[in-house]
Order: sequence, then C-alpha cells, then structure tokens
Amino acid sequence: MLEVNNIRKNKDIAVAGLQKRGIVNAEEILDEIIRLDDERKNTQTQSDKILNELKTASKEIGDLYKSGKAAEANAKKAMVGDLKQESTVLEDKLKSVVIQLEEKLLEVPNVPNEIVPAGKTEDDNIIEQDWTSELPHLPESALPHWDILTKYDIVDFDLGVKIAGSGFPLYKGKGAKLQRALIQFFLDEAIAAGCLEILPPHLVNEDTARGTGQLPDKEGQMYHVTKDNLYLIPTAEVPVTNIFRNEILQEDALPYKLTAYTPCFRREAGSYGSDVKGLNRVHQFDKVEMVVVSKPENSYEILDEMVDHVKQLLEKLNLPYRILRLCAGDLGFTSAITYDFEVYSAAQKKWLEVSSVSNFETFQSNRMKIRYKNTDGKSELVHTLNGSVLALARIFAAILENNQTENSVEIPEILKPYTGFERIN
RNA sequence: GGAGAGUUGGCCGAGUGGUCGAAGGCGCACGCCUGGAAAGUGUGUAUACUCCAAAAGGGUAUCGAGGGUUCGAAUCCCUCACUCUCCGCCA
Repeated sequence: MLEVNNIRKNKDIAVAGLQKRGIVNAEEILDEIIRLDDERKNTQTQSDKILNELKTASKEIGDLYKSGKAAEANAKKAMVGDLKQESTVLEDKLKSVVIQLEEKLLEVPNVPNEIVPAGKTEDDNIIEQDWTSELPHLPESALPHWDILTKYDIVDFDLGVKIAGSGFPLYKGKGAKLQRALIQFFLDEAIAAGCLEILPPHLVNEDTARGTGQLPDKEGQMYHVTKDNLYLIPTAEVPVTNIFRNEILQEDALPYKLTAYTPCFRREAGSYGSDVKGLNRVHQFDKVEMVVVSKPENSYEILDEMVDHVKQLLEKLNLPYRILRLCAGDLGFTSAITYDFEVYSAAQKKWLEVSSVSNFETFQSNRMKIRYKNTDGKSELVHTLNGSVLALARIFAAILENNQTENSVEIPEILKPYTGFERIN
C-alpha cells in the first residue's frame, strides 16, 4: 500500500512510475486518493470537534448531578441529544470515507524503482546477467526430468494422485533424500550468511494473509481450511514477514535477516502442457525463503547481497543461470524492483524460474505497520525484502536433467556430504 | 469436545459508571548528589490520526477485538479471539 503522504510529496515520481506499469490514468487515480484523504481529514476534524463538545457536556452533567442540580442536568441531557445525532452522522461518514480511501489505495501497485525498465510483458525484461559460458549439450538420448523420475523411481506422481490429487508429487528413496539435502544445504548457506532460521506455522489466519496481500484479491491462489478459517501458506514469506506486523522495532536491531524452509501450497490450476509437466509447476513444493527487514537507506545494499547470495548458490550447484531485471509490466503488484533467476534445464532446453528477489520498500510495511524508531525518536516505516533461496522442485528438476548420464544422475559435489550418495542409479 | 478463571502501558499491578491515558512499583532516559560508582533524589517516559506555515500548544481515539446500554464505560450487557487450570481424546 502506498503512503498517502508520499503520494502528496512525490506525486510526479509516482505518476511516472505507475505509468511505466501501463497505468495510463495514474494521475487521475492519485488525485482521487488525495481528494479522499482531504475529505477524511476534514471529516475527522469536524467529528473530533463534536466529540469534544459531547465530552465536555457529559462532564458538566456529572458535575451538576453532584452538586444536586438535577433539573439543570436533565435539561442539558436533552441538548446533548442533538450533538449525538450529529456525531453519529459524521462518524458514519468518516468510516465510509476511510473505507473508500483504503479500497482505492489497495488497487494501486507499488511504484517501480527508477532503474526498472518500462515494458508490458516478460519479453521486455532485461537480462541483467547472462550465462556466458556454453550451455550444456546433452546427447539426443537425454531425458526430460519427468522421465528420469520414473526411470529411477524417485518421484511418483501416480501415488501423489492416489493420495491427494494431481500436482502433489511423492518423493521416494534417493529422491526424498536429495530433496532433503537441498533444503539442508540452502538453510545452512542462509544461516552462514547471517540469517536466523525460522520454522513457522504452515497455516495462517486471515489477518496474516491480509498482511502480505494474499487477501483480499488473491484468495483463489490459496487453499482455505474453511472450518477453522485458516489458509495454507503459498510461501514462507507470508508467516515470516507477518512476524513483524504491527511492531515498532529498535533501530539497532535492524536489519532482521530471517530464513525459513516451508512447503508451499498453490491452488492455481494452470494450463496443461509442457510448461506444467513434471515438477515444473505443482500444487505443493518446497522452498527456502529469505526475508529481510531493514532501514530504508540500507535496503538496496541488502538487495544486492541477496542477489549475490542466490548467485553463489547456483554456482556452487554448477547450474547454468541467468538473472533478469523484471520490467514494470511484469513486476509483482507489491514490488518496487525484482530480479528473477532462471536456471537452464538442458533436456527441456528451457529456462526455469527458480528464484525471485524483491525489494518492496515501504509497500508491505505500510500495510502491515512495521516501523522502527529512529535516532530522533520518530517512528518510520521499514523496508521489507524477500527472495527465494531457492524453489526446490525446479532446482531438483534441473539437477536431474543437467547431470544425467547414460545410466545415472550424478549428484553435484557440494551436495554429496548432504545426500550421502554420489549418484542416483 | 465439556467445566471454570483470566486478558489493563516496555514489564508487574491497582482500578466495578464521571474528575482515568489510567494509582503504585519495576525498568528506561536525563539531571542533582559523588573523586567515581552504588544508594538517595528530581524530572520525564505509549501509539495513531488530526488542528496550527512550523515550533509551542490543542483536539480525538485506543485498558484483547467488535458491537450495545448510558448524558458519560477500563468498569455494565452481547458476540468473538486468545491464555491458564481441570476433565475427555490424542502424536
């Protein structure tokens, strides 16, 4: 959620940024927001004034009763009736204006950072860092990962279907162990980079889902446990960022760097075809996430660190990757800037998105009221960032495809201490 | 799932209809005292919105959340959430 005061102060920047996202009438929308906010202030001032009169009158009535002037008190009571009516009208108006303002604000996405390229679709994304070495060439007989899974019997989709439904893979034997090894490896690396590990609840309540913006608009993307009104998390970002909801943090405690492994549940059915085949897109997958809460002036430095962290992971895993700087049109609603990481899956001959690192600036913290006290003793909104490090299912797929030989899959060197075996065969 | 007891400021804790944003204590900050420290002592110590060009200074709201009664609610009534104790079930 954008800050109204910021919109007032930097309207030109906001208009230009939103137009970059393709919102042609950005200025109109922002003007409407400012108008509603003016109305809100106005109404509140009026309402406060009436309330003050009411309060004063009530005190006087109390005093009159005490001094035994019941008749005067009763007369005053009658007069207060009008004030009350007036106050009710104003309060209703205030409520409705606040709701309208909030609704408008919720419709407006974050203002992209100035280095975010203009553009409408993924074709306009900038390749920030390309893979400069040669891409791996596999023999004609090379298999896509969904065939490798079957060949070595390490992931069983049919059993997943039997137990849950389509899109719920069941990992077996060395498959399960490789998955667990990756999780462990990613967590260890994140902890070594200074993160505090969190193991959060995998179901969250409504307030939490609202905090990170899954509700109200993306309701359909989450599994909803209606009986208890809880939602299965679509990413660890949801429970972990909400740790800080409505908190005022100490400046010297910042930045908070957290990491968490969780399964992620996504309802979105998606289309059928090779894009969603195998592990490319599933309803449940594992992911290690990093969440950072920082002072505004440090957030871009931290963003770079996070990008660097993911880069190093991919290099350690020996996977060909590239980094995209998303264009304004492809940017997530809440993000000011996002870098996507894609890994080359050699048998599918396709780049797969495995990580997305974003700075939300104050967009999330404004909605969640995450603040810190600065040295002047004033509260300010923090910046929030997050990134996947990494999304497991696709990394798993890429490892299988890129490291396959005639009759095995070789485990990347760095993972061997974690798996305890050197190849899948 | 059944029965009962709770939820007050950073923390502890008082407060059963008015003068209560809230006693008292602890903690914290600053000052005095001291050679320095402790003790002692004094002052201050929430958040949001808002009025004012700004500062100073006002106003409004907030005692788990939401609604209600009343001229007036931390205090009375209703609904919900959470915590604790006992019983049941259970990894």
